[in-house]
Amino acid sequence: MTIQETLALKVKEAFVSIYKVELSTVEFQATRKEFAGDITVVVFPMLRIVKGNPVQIGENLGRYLVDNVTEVEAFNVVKGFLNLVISDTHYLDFFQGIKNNKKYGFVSATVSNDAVMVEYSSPNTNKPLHLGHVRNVLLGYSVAEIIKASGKKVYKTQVINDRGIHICKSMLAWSRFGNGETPELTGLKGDKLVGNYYVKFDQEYKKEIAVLVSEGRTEEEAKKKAPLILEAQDMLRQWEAGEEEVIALWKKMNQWVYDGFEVTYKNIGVDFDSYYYESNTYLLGKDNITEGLDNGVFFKKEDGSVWCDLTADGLDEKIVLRSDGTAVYMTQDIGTAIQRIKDNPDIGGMIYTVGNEQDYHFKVLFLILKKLGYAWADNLHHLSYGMVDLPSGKMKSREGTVVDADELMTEMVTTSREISEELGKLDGYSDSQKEEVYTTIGMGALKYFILKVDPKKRILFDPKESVDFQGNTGPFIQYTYARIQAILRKAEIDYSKNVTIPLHEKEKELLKQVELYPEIIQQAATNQSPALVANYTYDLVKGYNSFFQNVSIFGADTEDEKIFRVQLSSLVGNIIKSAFGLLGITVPERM
RNA sequence: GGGCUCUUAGCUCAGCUGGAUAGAGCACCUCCCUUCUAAGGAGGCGGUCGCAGGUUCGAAUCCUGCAGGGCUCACCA
Repeated sequence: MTIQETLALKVKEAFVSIYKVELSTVEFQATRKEFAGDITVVVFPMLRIVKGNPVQIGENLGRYLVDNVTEVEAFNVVKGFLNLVISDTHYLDFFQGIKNNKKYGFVSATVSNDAVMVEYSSPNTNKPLHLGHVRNVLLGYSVAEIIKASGKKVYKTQVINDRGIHICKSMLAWSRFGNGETPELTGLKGDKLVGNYYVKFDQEYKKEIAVLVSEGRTEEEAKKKAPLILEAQDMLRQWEAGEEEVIALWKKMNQWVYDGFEVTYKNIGVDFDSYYYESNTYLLGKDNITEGLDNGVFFKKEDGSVWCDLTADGLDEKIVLRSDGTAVYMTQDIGTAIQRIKDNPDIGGMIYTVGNEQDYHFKVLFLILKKLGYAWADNLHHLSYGMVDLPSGKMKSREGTVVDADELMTEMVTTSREISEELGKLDGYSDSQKEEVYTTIGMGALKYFILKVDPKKRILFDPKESVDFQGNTGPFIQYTYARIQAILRKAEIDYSKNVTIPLHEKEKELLKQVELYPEIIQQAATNQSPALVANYTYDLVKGYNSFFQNVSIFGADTEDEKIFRVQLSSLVGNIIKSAFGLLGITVPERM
């Protein structure tokens, strides 16, 4: 039981004892620095239950708590705030209970049917991953890790958009304008090679349009009649018909892309438990539509198209099956969701990491699944995030104004290398060891920069200036960790020894922050917010640095003080490592 | 036009279910490296929390309206 839970119980007890009424909740907050005390009970909400002077009520409660709770040493009341001074003994006991627990704050998963599936990335196989994917992948991976830490089983998955007209465009361009280039022959990453041909298609397509327009066609007409687009459409038909040559080309080029993606994922540091390919799932969902028709969830229009009427829920009518009986995007997503539960029956909920331009789509999807009567439909979440904008404006892949994921990562590592070499703290490390540290720092800067921001806000990303190494940044936190490791290397102490010392103000502050960690994980899991973990870690590090500068470790007055301070440093180090692990950020031993 | 969403210091962002004088970093100005890593610490400057109402003991936070930005309203995915 945490100190807050104990206090809440005792405050309620006090209310029964003094005022003979039940109190449903007690509101706490950290005591502001300018007042004496550690934890503050807010008295104002209690005025709804008991009439009276808040100061008087605070005084009564304070006296009761001092008399009945050993941890409460003293109190003072300012306006409606009851400030409680918590004893050193409580913090020392708490510290000794967790100091060597590397999984502090984590809840181990129990066998249950509330596993969560987290989907992220969802790339197309016609172009390389870019900055937008980076935000997506970091968010999804991090949320998956956080939920895992909160005590649930997690399945990480991605849906790969491996079919459709856009895939045919790069396939067509490759066979038409290429000379049989392969990743092996060119040394290009497969996804880059295929992406180049996607761009090539667009260039040639535009030329054809220009020609048609000069011949007097309208722009719109030209777009539909250009030979290349007709050919691409024809290729899609052949693909759907299972035409051997087309399928072989499709398989070959997609494999190039997958190999390229895997390299990028590995460099980012994310992984997946399963893969869903749209070529396998695009026909799913039709049966579910039929069922829904029988149940009256859907209705059929005269032309044979099937719709879901959501006007009663404040939304529109939504098509779920075309008049020719073929599936639309929504149909697929309905089918895929149901399929996933069949594949893993212990799933009790799903999280879709998809950009906020699809807010409406997921609102509708979840509502339809609910209407279809699935119990798990109540636990579907759209982890919606804002676009990543560049100073030059929006990223458009066809116009080449994207920040490529691989290039971005290389650039980050280069920057960290330049800064690190200037500081020259890695003397004695081999070149490969140094490179590893530069990568850790560069990637840490990038990941932290993106994850510390509330997902739903858009990010303006300036590759030149955005990523910093000072202040609220990944490297700043990594730096603190590295410094702690230096202390641990030099300290020769007994980590198991429990010492009792009078706590320094900074030590107490730090322990108060440490106490919050388990709650932060739970909150971050329910809110699906890596930003919460990131900003908590930053606060903890600020607290530690303040301690570090103001409290001497190796020059401590007594051996017990030194032991305690080294142990405390070690614990903070463990929490930094663990919290950064939740963000997918690794931490260096030296930097 | 309808729906959703964002707006907090010059810049980038915190601010949990309403609570004390709205917090950090960057930038700018002062200090602190013969002690554990100065990618650090201590302090200063800087705010009508987009605007206007409302709810109440109390609003950056909740409600309504307005302004500005973004997204979305396809038999595309």
